[in-house]
Amino acid sequence: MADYSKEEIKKIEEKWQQKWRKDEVYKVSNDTTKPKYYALDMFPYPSGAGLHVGHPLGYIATDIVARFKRVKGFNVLHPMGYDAFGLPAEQYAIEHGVHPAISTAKNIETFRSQLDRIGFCYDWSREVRTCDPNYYKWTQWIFLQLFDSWFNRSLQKAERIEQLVATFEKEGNSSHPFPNAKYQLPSGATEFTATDWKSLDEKTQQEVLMQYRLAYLAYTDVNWCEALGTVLANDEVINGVSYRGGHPVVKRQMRQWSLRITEYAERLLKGLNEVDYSESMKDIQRNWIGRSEGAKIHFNLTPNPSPQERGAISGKGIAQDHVFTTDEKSWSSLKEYARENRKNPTEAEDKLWQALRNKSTGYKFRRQHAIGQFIVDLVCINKKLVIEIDGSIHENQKREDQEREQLLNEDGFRVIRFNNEDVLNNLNEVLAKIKAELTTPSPVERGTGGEVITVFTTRPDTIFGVDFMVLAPEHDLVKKITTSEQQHEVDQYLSYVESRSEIDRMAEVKKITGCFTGAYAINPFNQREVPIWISEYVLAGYGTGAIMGVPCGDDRDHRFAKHFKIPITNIIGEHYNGEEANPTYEAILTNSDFLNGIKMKPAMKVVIDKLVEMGIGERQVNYKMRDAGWSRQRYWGEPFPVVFKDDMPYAMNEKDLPLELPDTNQFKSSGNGEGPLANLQDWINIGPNEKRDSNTMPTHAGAAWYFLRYMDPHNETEFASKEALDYWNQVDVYVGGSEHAVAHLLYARLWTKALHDLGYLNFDEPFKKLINQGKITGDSRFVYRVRGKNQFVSSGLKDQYETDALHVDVNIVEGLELDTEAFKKWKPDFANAEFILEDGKYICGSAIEKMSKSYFNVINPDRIIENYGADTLRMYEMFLGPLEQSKPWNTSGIDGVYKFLRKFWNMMHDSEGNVKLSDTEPTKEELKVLHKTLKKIEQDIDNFSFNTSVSEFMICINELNALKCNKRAVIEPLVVALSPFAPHVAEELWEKLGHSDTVLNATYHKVEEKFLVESSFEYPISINGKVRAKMNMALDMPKEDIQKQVMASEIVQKWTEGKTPKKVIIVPGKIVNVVL
RNA sequence: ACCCGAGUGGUGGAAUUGGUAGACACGCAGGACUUAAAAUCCUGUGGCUAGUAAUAGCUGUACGGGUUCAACUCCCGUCUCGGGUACCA
Repeated sequence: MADYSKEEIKKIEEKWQQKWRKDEVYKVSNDTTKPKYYALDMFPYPSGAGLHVGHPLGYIATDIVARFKRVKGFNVLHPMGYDAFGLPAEQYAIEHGVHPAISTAKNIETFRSQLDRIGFCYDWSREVRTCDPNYYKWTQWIFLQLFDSWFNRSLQKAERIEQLVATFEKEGNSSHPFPNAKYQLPSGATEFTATDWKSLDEKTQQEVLMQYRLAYLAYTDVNWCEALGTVLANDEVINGVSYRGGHPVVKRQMRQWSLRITEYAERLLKGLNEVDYSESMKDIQRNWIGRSEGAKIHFNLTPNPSPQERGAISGKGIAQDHVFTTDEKSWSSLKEYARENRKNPTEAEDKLWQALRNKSTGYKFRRQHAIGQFIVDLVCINKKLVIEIDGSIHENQKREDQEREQLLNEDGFRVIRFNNEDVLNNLNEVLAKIKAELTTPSPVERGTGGEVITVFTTRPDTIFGVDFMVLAPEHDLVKKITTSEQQHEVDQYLSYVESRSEIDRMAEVKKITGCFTGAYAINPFNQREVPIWISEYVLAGYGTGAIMGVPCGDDRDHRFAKHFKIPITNIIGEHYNGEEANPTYEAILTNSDFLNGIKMKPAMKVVIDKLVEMGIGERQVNYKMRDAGWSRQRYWGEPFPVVFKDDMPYAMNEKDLPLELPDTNQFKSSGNGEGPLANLQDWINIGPNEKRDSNTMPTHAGAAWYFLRYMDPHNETEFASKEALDYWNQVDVYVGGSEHAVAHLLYARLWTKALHDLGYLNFDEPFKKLINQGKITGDSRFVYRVRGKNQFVSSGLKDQYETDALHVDVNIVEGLELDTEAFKKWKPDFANAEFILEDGKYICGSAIEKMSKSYFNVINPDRIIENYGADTLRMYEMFLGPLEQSKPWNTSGIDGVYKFLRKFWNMMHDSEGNVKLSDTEPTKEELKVLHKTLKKIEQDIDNFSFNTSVSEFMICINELNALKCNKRAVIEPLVVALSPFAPHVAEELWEKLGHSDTVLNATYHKVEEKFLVESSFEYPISINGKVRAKMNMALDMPKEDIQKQVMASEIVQKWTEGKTPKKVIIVPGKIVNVVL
């Protein structure tokens, strides 16, 4: 009757696809006692080109896992949807006038029909589309949750903004400084008290809160692409041009929405230790987050205008060189006294000390510290603020104090006094006063020549190798410190920097430019004065925007020093050769004062401790990652659910969501950096002083949480119910391309963590396991046209002519041989083509490239299905090699897979095509084959090693064929095992085996080890590590007996030539090695 | 430049914690069936040397060293390819 022929395959596959759909066999319930399993694919962007054979690779793997878990008794969530907002549909609309909603819907239809043909077990009733208002209602809702929260650094989690407001009302922001250290209130302050907070007007309060919100609006440097009329995310810019289209990109300041992902840097980093992603994937994310540990160091500047002009300026009472503490002589005589004092504090002193210690004010205080010739009660060296606590006051004492205060003032210290009663009874007031003093800029910071440069360095150990300082050109201090002599040069340099586009900079990354400011900084450890430069190679956005230049240890600093002829100090002895920097950690330091003779690694701690002690530096962790730009000047995306009043955004009411995208046929940007929505004035202006945002969210928004919506896709009151979220929990396995390794994954992880912090989720990593399937690359073919003629020369002869290589459609090439007739018909231009053949054939050139329409190397899965059926396609894609490996598409092996399926079919059919099964008991040997296979398939699926499981099936069939086995008891479990891989043929065979229910509801046969136990083993006998013989021996044979048998054997005798071997190694069940 | 990953027959690729390198498949060669072809089935297939042959020996997992009774697997160095980052101090 029926053979597994191409006609029959078509019938079978259509039959089951219809039946599956009709019977809704893939519908998954949330209401079950079964254990859950969640298998997820990265949902596709439905492009106009449809699927090529590369797309289904990951989908097939997930489908196998999903089906396998189902026959193993799990309730499996295996959904699919579409990442349907995005730029291509909008570009298409601009070019062809088709509304994105229409072209997107059409593309989805194509995708769906292609997916259906491959036989995936998706529960389509749970489909999501990010462009559907019922979906993006919740994208907007989650955005508002982010807008309504802030990151509490001390708890390392997000909290509601109202909690922050309550804190501000109680104590100001002293315990929660501005996340952006550069932000200042209109007054210039960076801290405020509760009283300050209450005195701020509504708008300023909103601006302050905006500094904390997880979704916030700010003027940020953005990548502006004029040609696309939009801002691009960092990962959408490659080598200074746009990822899509390759248009130039420039930096521009715009008021944009951002997500404060940097606050989560540490958690995003730590979370990687809890998830099962490939190491390379974790590395990519770690690099992107870019954590580096080091120190912040504050350098004092020499007084203006220049050290030369300064001459011999010295303070009174305190030597200028030792402005921070004291001179050595006084220090040694005072320190004992200070130490004694610290042991016996007065009650008031101690109380205030306890309140100020550990930088509770944000600044480091020390007590009983020597300054000049005095010991002061408390001092913040950084802020040059002295606090004195007075007991009962005598006249004498008063006079002394005044003198003392005067001397301290002359050296730049401010002194504030409290009496014991103040401290003991009104500590809060005292603290408020201290804080207020701390936030008032001290005179030295106002440009009198005492500015401070703060640098970030990962190598504090190289502090004695500092030969210069470099500021980013945009650094605030540049204006203040530039001397009049250097002003002109600096101005010129700044305008040069401004004139350079991103692409220029990218192209000339290694070009050395810079300019001296005329100012000098003082190395706090040896009082050396080093010049301060500005240069492009220091980035304003990273660290403090300033570095200390250590040319002997840093390549960039070295090039800079050489270029500008700055003398280089060598602190690493022989490790530095004078020609190039050596960033070693291993050197023993020289020319480094108190660090001499210490290795660099331990020296780091020594330096940081000293910096902290001196109050001129602290340990610091920096991250490369920046906050995520979240505004796009586009139409086809989610509108921001906010209303601007008095230029500040306010969240829309939840019940008014979704804020639907207005219909329009104007998709071009309105200019001025505003999106197309700005054209719709009626929509933008909602009241006399109320406006909407004209931007939309990036594609990442919808993709950042879609895996949650699948759990409860039709919920109209919540993004998903608590029960559904608790039940389905984390995605057990997530499969997709590594191109989403950075952005998508980080945003999805961020949203999950934020929702977790706000109490919506009980997990804070979305994906338990992540697999990145490799790319399937195209195998392109070329023909070689003789220049100026319509003549084509075969690949082997092309060197004899002047030729141009042209891509040719891979579908008209068989192997490497071109079908010349098909070629003539392919394009009208080639109708009269002539060919120069070799050996009567036209041989094409080939290259492995990305699969792309323009290379004519795209293989459509429909074509493979047409020829071999979906089951063969599925198994062949898996058989191609390890899932995670990239590989070129090549159909040459597909016959092997097809033959296997036919053999499987034939196993239970006779030559006439009738079902022929035996109901007799299987033999031991047959059972062994069965259970070995079942075991291996299970293991391989667990390891995502699908290529080896396909091999295992082939081995199994070869072995059963050799045994001429057609027993039901063997075949039935194998059909279930095969069903995840080749579901159509498995269903058909399952039906032929007499079952009326789908094979999806069958149970994977239990592996029984008893059938696999071997009693003997064929030992390889090696002599000096080389296998010379085999011997079958019982597995439970004692080692001595094995040795006896081995030594007695003929071959071993031959090799030992009667001598006693040095050693005989016996590994039971593995090998015997005789060492001569 | 830096950080990962990989390199195994003509090809895609196998090889538990170091324990028979090349499973499985393609391709190729030979054979069976056939008037013939296709399809199917069977046999062989890393390289070299010797032998009519069964077989025996040598060699072999990018290259050069090392550790070990034993290395595709571990360590050091070199080369090539792929991915990521791109002046991140």
